Amino acid sequence: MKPTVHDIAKIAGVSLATVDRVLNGRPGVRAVTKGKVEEAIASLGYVRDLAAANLAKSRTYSFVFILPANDNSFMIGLHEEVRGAIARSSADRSDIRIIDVPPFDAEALVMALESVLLDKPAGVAFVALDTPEVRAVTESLKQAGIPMVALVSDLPDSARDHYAGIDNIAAGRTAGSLLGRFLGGPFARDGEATVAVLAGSMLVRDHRERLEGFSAAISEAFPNIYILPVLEGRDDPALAETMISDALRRNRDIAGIYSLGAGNRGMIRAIQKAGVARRPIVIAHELTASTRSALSDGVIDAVLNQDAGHEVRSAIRVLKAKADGLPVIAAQERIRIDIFLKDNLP
Amino acid sequence: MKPTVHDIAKIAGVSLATVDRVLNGRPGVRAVTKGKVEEAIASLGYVRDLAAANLAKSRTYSFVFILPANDNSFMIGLHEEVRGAIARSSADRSDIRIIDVPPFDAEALVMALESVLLDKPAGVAFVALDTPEVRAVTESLKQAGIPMVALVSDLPDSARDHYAGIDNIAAGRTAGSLLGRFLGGPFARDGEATVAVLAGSMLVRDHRERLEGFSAAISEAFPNIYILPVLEGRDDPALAETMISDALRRNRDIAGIYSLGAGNRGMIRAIQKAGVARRPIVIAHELTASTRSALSDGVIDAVLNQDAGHEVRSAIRVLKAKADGLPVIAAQERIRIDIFLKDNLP
DNA sequence: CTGTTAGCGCCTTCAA
DNA sequence: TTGAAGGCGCTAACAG
Repeated sequence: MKPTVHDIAKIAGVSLATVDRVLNGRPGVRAVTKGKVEEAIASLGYVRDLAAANLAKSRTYSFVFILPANDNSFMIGLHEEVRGAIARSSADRSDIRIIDVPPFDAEALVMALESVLLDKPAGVAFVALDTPEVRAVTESLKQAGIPMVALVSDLPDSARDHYAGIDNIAAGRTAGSLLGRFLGGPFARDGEATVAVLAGSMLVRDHRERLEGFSAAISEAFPNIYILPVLEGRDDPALAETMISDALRRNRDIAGIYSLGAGNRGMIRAIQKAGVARRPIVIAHELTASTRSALSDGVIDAVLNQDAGHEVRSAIRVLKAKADGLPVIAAQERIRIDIFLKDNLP
Repeated sequence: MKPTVHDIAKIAGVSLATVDRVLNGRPGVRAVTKGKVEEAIASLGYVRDLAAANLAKSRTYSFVFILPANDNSFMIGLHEEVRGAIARSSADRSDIRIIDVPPFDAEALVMALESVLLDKPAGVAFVALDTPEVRAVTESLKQAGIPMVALVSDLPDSARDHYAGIDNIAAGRTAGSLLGRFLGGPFARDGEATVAVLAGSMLVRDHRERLEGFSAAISEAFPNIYILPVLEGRDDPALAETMISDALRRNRDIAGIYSLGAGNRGMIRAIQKAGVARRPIVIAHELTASTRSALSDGVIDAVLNQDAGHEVRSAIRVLKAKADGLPVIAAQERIRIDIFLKDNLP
């Protein structure tokens, strides 16, 4: 039988209340009694039953997710995943609330975080924007003892407790390697090629990092591949379409495209309409309805994906663990860079 | 406040015991009273608190994992993951036991499963071998109401409740696509090449399926790639080394190798020693110490991996859900085919 | 058939 | 500074 508080009380020769006080570090216990209790705990190898404790406290973990009200498929999917978690939340004694903020609006994010500060929930997850103001509120939340996880976009070297998202530099490098190899590899004629990069905005950290990784991998392993100046399509399908169309028209020997942001719908249309003799090799991010069908149709060659469902579930697990002061299983919380070819679509 | 059994009892005008009886489908309740209770439950939107129920029952889920006592890195890792789960098991009211069986020994597996039948644990996970005898025991376990999950290797169209492992046909296809493209792709000179396949044994379902997927993908998309007869290295490093060395010596224009089983250590050595002019493109399975370093060193070009930790945690979650008659989150339990290049090593 | 009562392991008043 | 008693939501005897 696993030891319980009763066993501790018996061995230490004190009452349950006293045991509870030392277990929870509450005041009002003489040092000697505390010592006796701690000794009993250690000798028994006692571990508290969290479920029972939560029942007694009728505790529910309240978490808030601050999400940008973006309308691209990925963010919509992220919202859905959080809503899914909300639907399941009663089962795991948690109560999750979503705060929507305008996308790319640091001020709004700061305000949302400040409102959270008053709420004092058991934890917050938010899609970070990297500005000094955001970092500042983060400090206040830390002071208030509210666990924080950065979701999808990180805020490194800040007070956040955890990052639930992919390594974007690695993602960019992976895209570079794949593109380089798909363009010819060691058995190709010469390895010379021109590639275009479509980003959302260079103001966003993920996009910057992906580009950085991509460029590095290309220049290290494929010195004969030339990368055109980055196109910033603001994750807007219409704009992306125009930009890619123009690029393909102006530069008829574009052999590859790396789309590292959202708005792939437009890029796909542009390629389909371009009617170039030799279709470029295309690598894009995020598996959505449009990238999925483009992959099946052979318009896109590979999709790098982050699993929004995993990110959300991971964020919740981590917040709960932090709230309870428990360790997390690191491997379980590492968000993978999924690579999809048309052969391994889920 | 979430409704409780007390609320139901009050509204239905019965006692707690009666509520409990209908909640748990126990006999001894008149149809009319049962109706009243069910009505109250529905009207309140009651959902039972599993944690409280388990506390009251002082229930612990007992699970057993039947694992082959194989000595390749993957199986050793799988063992470790289960042991890790055991270490954490007190926290989630579960009690996990490992039964080791000799590898590839259907009879031993059947005996282990039969012993489980007597134990009547809350669930079993086992690395399946596809024989009629194994299928038969599976039926008995089903009769006994013991949830089963097939781990790593599936037993399709059987009584097992779930499969925690990758889609091996898709894995083979993915390997084929990658190898084909890495060998040249559309920009290559001609696309003609000879590739070797190293398997463990064609008697094992996963290996057969991987080969099937691989061959299909190659013949569909790369008709000029010729696949040499499969080498069966029995997942044995020494044997694998000999076979690959011989193959490379006999056939000096092997341009690619797909190693779909274990024993990669030997294959890697063979390639390193071969000293061929142009190193072949190599795709292997399972990220282990040796494949990892071979990937870093450029001896292997891509590794397809199944996350043993994920498989074990998933198996436990699914078994618990089945034991409680609860649904699982399908997306969370889908085991991905991880693709690692040297750029996205974890 | 139905109800009463006493827990599961822990926490929280309220007294002493 | 300590302890006794009651309760969290549910289940399991044991009586009626």
